Amino acid sequence: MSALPDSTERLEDTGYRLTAPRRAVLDAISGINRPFTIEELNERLPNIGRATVFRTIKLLQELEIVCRVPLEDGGVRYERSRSGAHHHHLICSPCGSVTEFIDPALDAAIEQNAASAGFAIEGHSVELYGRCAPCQQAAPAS
Amino acid sequence: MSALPDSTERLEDTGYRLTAPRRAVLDAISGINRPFTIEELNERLPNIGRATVFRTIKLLQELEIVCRVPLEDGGVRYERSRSGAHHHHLICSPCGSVTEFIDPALDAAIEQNAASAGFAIEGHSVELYGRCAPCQQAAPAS
DNA sequence: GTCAATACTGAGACTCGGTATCAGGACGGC
DNA sequence: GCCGTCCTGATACCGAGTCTCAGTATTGAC
Repeated sequence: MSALPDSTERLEDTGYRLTAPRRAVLDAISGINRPFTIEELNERLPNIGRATVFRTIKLLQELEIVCRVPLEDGGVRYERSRSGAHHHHLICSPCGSVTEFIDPALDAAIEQNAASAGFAIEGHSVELYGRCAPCQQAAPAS
Repeated sequence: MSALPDSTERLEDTGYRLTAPRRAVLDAISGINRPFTIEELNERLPNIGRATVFRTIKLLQELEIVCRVPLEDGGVRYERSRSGAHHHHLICSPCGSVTEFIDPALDAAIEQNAASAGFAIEGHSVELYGRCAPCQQAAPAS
């Protein structure tokens, strides 16, 4: 898979230029099938400046092409957003895999909590940490 | 309010020494009624080493006396934990205030999502961002 | 086609939050 | 009082991310 066709469109449609470095970052992202750090991306793209990689990822986050995944230990990974829209994460501590999920009931419960506190909600983040099914099979009891 | 009596007990009960620097950090925390950064704490405690402040806050996090509050922009604040137990946060972007809340229904919804994905959940974090009631009154429409 | 305005880039310095190291000091048990 | 352990402060270090700035690419106008 190369450079996510609709991502490149989304870039141009929003008035940003589709430059060679940006295309290279998109290509690299589409070639990684797990959450990555900026440093990993940098290693894969030795000809592109670190600042440019950071800038591009920030841009892709705004366009919801990439999403930021906060880890339990305070670290951060990034991931190509599959659903695009608002979603939550299941983060596996042993293997680092990230699964997106959407749950309107969960969102409703969140809205309701905010409302009953008189809080005008503008955004929220929900991250679940634990072990994915394959990791549980690999090491059943902890 | 000085040095949170039950906090000092909790420290000693778990085998940690209640030293002068630790007491000073606890005192400082009890004197701040809003989320704080380590740097703020450092300014209030010029006689205590930066590393010691970090170490003490880390310790207090483990004892659930203090909790880490991740902000929307990726920054971090710390806050004296009121409920002690597991809870979530309502974080006001304009004023920075943090309100804790507990909602078993929300936790249940989270558990259920994890279960249906075959995910063994070990922890989760839920942060709501928006504007608290006083901030809404101060600037009604955004 | 070329020109000017603007967007983008890369290098590198810098900031900020946090950790590691290490020598010295304070406790606590005996 | 002595010894082992825990704790401390100074300082160096680290990783993630931002800022700056001069140079380059792209685009739109003519």
